Amino acid sequence: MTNKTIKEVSRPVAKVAVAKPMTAGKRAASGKTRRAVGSTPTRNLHGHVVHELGQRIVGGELRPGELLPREETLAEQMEVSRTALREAMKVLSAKGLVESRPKVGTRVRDTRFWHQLDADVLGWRCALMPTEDFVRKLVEMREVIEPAAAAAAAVRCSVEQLERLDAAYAAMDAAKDLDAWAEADLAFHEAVLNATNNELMASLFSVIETALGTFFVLSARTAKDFKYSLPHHQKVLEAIRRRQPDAARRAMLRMVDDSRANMEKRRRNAKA
Amino acid sequence: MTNKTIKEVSRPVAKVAVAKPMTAGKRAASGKTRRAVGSTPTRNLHGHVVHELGQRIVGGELRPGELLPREETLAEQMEVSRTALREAMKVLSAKGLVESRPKVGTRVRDTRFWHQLDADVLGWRCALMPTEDFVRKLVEMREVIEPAAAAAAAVRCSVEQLERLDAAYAAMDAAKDLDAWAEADLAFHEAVLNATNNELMASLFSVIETALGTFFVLSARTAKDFKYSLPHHQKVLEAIRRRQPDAARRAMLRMVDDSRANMEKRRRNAKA
DNA sequence: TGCGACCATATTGTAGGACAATATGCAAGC
DNA sequence: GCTTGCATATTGTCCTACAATATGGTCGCA
Repeated sequence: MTNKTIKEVSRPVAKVAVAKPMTAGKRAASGKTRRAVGSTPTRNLHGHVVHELGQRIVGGELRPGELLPREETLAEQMEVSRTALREAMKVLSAKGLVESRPKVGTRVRDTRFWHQLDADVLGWRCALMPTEDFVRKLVEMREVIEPAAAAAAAVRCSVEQLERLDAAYAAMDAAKDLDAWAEADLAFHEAVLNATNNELMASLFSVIETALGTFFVLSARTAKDFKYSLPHHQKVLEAIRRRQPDAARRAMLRMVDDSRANMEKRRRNAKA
Repeated sequence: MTNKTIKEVSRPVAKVAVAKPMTAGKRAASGKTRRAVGSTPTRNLHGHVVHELGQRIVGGELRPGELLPREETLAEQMEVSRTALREAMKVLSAKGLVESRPKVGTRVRDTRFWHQLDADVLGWRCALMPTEDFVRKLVEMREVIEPAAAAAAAVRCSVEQLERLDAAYAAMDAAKDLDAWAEADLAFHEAVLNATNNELMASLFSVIETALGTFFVLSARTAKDFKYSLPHHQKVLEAIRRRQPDAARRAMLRMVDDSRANMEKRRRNAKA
């Protein structure tokens, strides 16, 4: 049978290369090394399929309401077995992106059903260049979440959690390049969320992470003064240490607003 | 030791025949009619497995770090094929609850990796009686999210969105029993989140829904004055209509705080 | 002619068996 | 004692077959 030969040859190829037969030559493995918190490591085959289809859906190539090809042909196009495809579909379904029903097929769900806070979904939205509108929404989330988290942390954080905050701050202070600073910055904001002792709050880190990551990307060119927000962080840290929730809230709000203003200025410059 | 419990609880119905594995037709109608936003309808077989295992993990029966039986035996215990079990595993994995690796097996992940904002995970946490601590966290989330959402809605909501708010309020006003009121109440709070025009904010409805649902359960016995918070809702609605973000924020905060106080009082009464 | 019931059919859902890939832990060799 | 390599257990992937299900058209009936 031709099936056999096809299978034997195509298997190793599909893993490494991007030689998709008919699908638009989408770059699957974009150079992104940074991984979001709960994101799929894309090590497995079906992980790749999840990534590929998820990105196409969130990216708008596959529109809500659209009916996907049936599993058999879609599996052929992706060069995986129907089994692997179905496992990927279950994941996408769990993220609210698609809905499968017997006889009718699998269709892309309306955006209001998408799990927008899912780390993968957030990541896919930033796959290319995030839209101005999306950045605005991310910042709005930060303005809501982080000041409240800082206040809660000031009230309830433990000694260990304060130590982690200290460590993150020290790492930011000691950072020699943008990469090191970005890592420490993320750790700091994660530590604040964790210090609330509310795991629901902490789960919003996926949003913060995406927002900060976007900010780093947008501000990559002016990397010389990347430490400009260190004083803001210090104020937050000190307020938490002194158990002053209101001061912590205000300091954090100033930090977020400052970062937003900075980004907007930068965007205007880029346009001009 | 866990093996035994896994087997006995699972799918009591499907024990009938060995030759006809497909006896899982009914058993879908568990008293719950209301379904959470993105929750799995549990119509499929693997949906059942997801529900079953997810509940056991979140419920603490299967502890973080614990190694699950290998797929083949687990599939036997659940009386499904390995295929179906694996599809369920992929979903649980997407929710951050488990992690599978070749040769080592599938183990329950630490709680910090769980997607706590996932509608299913939230639901499973409330499967029995939610702990006092969990209720506290839910209320804290409401205090952070809803006032901010109300303020944003006052700034940006469209005419259609305001109409939906009006409709929800009217339905609350007209509600004759607790069920009707609960439904309208949910619709109101969802409308507020949608009126922010920020889908990230709107995705937090799963949390609000869980919090309100818990509140309804806890306050079921004093159902006579279930409309006591109508004036609060009216104030929020009017503030949004008049485009007064600060007033909307304050009104919403009062509503949440009032509902918390109410619940705490009730809890004290129940204890005494 | 209008309408409801029924059946053909296309698609997903489930099962089961086979083999490949992978990481662990032990054993052998230096 | 340390490293290296192999045996092995478990997940990962593929394949095939069939059952369940919902759609849409067709047939029967009033």
